[in-house]
Amino acid sequence: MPPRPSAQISSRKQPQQARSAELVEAILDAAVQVLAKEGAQRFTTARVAEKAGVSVGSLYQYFPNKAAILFRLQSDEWRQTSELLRGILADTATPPLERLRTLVHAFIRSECDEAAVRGALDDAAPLYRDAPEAREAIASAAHTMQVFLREALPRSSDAVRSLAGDLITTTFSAVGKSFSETPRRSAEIEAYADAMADMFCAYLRSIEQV
Amino acid sequence: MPPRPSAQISSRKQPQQARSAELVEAILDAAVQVLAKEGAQRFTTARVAEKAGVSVGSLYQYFPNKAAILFRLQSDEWRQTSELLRGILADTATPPLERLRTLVHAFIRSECDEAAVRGALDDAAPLYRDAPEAREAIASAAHTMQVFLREALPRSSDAVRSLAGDLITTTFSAVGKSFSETPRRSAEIEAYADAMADMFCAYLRSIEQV
DNA sequence: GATGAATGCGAGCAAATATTCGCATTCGTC
DNA sequence: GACGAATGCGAATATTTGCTCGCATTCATC
Repeated sequence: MPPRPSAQISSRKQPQQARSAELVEAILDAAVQVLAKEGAQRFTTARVAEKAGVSVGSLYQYFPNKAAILFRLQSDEWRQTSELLRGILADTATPPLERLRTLVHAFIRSECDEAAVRGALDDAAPLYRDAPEAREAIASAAHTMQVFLREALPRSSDAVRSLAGDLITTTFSAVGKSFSETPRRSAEIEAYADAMADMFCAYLRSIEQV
Repeated sequence: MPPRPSAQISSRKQPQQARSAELVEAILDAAVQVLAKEGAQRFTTARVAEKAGVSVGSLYQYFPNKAAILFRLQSDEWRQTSELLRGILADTATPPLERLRTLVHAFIRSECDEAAVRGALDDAAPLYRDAPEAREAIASAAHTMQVFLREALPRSSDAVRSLAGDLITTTFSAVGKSFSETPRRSAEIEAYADAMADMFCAYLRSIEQV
């Protein structure tokens, strides 16, 4: 049972031989499967180890506790999303608002693929979200958004841009979360993403001159 | 430990004498306190009973399981929010978009008061959200929003209004959730609510003619 | 093939936890 | 004050859980 409310997250030991690196991979793969199939509630180190075909003891040689596995999964996903964000927003060849629309579509779609894992990971968030390492990814995303907004809203003040960026980022991830909770049809998803893009665009246009 | 993934939620027995009605009240009060102070993770029937100055056995006479307590709290909150929504949106004396702005402010503010309880309740959502009774409240909110949008977007098709309503409702509750996770200053809250209202208004204006 | 380090194992421990059940107490009613 | 029903109790039970530790196996190097 969780002896401490907040646990250390950092790795216990780095795999040095090939077999142990494979073992870590196997654990992470298994973790995703357990999360998707059993949900956050039934995500246990024993189940992960069994699914990975590995003993609990081995698992604990590379992850200091259960939260570390979850944090690692979330971390990988953040990195992935972060790259998506940067990749799309930095393409200065296309007009800003069009980029934003593309981003919304890409983000929502990626949130809907693997919805089961994302949803379960969100459910488990209380276990790992207090980790200090978590702030970094968020700050990075905020920065990317600010760079984009300096281009999209050249006449606005920093204060306005900061608020707008915060609002968009929050809406983004929050709505994404609620999307991974309920499964939707592909057509619904596209329509929804379009509506969301419309909303962001209308908002940015409306504060363009401020 | 949770023997079944999904549990029954409906009440086990109705209090008939005055003392038992008080007991139920004491339990609910204690539940709120435990949730706010200890968080979802440490929310246990034993702790609630102790805080309420009541034995576990008594607790289980009026609530069939732990989830039922949480569901009851969430239920009460939904009813409250639902009334807020209806109360503000139904006031046909003020212009629609102004009402929407008022609503955003009221909602965000209420989400920030008692942020601790709301946040913990969201964390515990996996325990009770699968209850069939939960759908009802959501459907009711969606309906209220549709009635409002028929007035705000008289020229739009039902399909457009339905999508817009869904988007606004989802954004609303999703952003509300993320607001109850991180504490914010009062000034921040107001600025944020204004920005959010701006966004909704800009969006509705942009699709006014469709 | 010998040696030490890295790796792997899994039974077992120490909590927590949700819920039950037999018994004690109090209520309303006569 | 007596009776049954409603209410209240909390020790005890049955699980589940995160995690450790002593020992076995495999590796890399000579």
